[in-house]
Amino acid sequence: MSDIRVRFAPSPTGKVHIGNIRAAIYNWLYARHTGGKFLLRVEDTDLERSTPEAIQVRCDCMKWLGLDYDEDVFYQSRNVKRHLEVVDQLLASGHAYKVERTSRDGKTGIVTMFKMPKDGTIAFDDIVKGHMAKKAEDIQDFAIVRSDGSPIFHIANVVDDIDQKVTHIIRGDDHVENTFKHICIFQALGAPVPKYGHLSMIVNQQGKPYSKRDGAAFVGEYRDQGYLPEALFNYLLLLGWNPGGDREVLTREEMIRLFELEKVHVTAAMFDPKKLQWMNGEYIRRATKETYRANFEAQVKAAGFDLGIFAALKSGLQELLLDQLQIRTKFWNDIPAMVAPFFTDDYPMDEKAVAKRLRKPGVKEILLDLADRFEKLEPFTTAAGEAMVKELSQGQGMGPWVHPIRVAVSGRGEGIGLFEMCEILGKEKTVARLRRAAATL
RNA sequence: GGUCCCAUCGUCUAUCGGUUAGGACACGGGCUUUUCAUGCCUGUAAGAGGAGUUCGACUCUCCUUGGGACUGCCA
Repeated sequence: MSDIRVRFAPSPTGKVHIGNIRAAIYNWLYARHTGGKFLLRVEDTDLERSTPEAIQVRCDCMKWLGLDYDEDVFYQSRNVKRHLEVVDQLLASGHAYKVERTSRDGKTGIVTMFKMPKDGTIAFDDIVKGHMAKKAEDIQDFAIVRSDGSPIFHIANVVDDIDQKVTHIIRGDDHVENTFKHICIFQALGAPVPKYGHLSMIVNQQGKPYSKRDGAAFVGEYRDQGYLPEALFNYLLLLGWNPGGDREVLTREEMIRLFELEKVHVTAAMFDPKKLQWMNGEYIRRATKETYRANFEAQVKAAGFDLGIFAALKSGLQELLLDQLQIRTKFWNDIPAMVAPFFTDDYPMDEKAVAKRLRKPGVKEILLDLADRFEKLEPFTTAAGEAMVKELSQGQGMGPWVHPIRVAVSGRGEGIGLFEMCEILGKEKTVARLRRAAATL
């Protein structure tokens, strides 16, 4: 255990951006690595945009990624009284003053301003960016209470960090300017200044901040597209940090053991969907058979197929199908399309594959001949099927037989091993589908 | 405009003064092969530019160039 306390302090005003969740990941890892506490604070002072639904979405995303937090959730809106008490303190000590101002949108009213020191340098040693310094004169006084009496981010944020005894603030790099201001508030209050670590942004191919226009920008979208939380977590972690050496795919335990905030990169990182996709496939291939099976069953059920059909297969064939599918699965929700032929006779026929492999002279005869041969095949196994076609091809390549069979029995040009597919389907279905396809030619 | 920050293959990165500048994704080729994949082997590809410090600079310093952040009664 240590005294380290970090927090993830999102304002729940929409979906969870990947840059945002990466900050949560780094905070979480830092806490777990150091044996400190990871706190969740909901900055819901903007009540119009902060809905219970938005808060729930955030919690769901965190749970999905395995980001568990310590202690109770801290709601900023419940601490408003304290924020204003502290402002009074600041007013009394001469660190703040009231003034009439006109806002951008033309509202005029009395706001409370924090008074910045007029000279000297404000400096701090950022854990990731190094020494940061700024002349006090370069920072103007800033508002901390609106004309309607509500506290503004700067004061609320600092007071909450004091109240939650936060020791390390790890957040987006868009906050560095605020940090100089916040340090002055901590000092005016006589409170210890926490350590800071500012994270670079995730950018798009143009080097601009990654937004929804660049593709999936929100955590929920990755979940819906069939990404594994472990893969997204791993990928996002690597976008700005690595353990050194060649390791890239890490277990959660390794991440916790190896993570060092000091080694987080200062430069912005470009988001590469291709690499994330690769990593997702990597995680699926490395998944245990139990995990794969569970997701397979969930996908099959969600697609409306009858799992009983799968359950009725001999256990050896179940394993065979699962093994064959696993190395070919890029996303969980690719599964329904891949397995449709096993659950229904009404699977879609890929027109391109049909044109290329079936609508050719002589194919009809080949299919009918194969149907007869398969019908007589005993036992109806992968090895027997392959041996039979091999003999037919006389060492000239099995293409002319194999391709039409695949399209006829599955409607697709690609998929699991052909003879494995036939064995799993069984003799009856295989033969029937061959004849059915021949009849359409 | 002002203030602050950054700069190695197309991308993510290793290197903490001495390396044939390494790995991964992507891309190309090959092997395995009935398709699609997987797996294995392999190729192309990088220190922005210029000064300095040093026996020696990707690494340290400065300048230039290029990029980014911030500059709200948003957070």
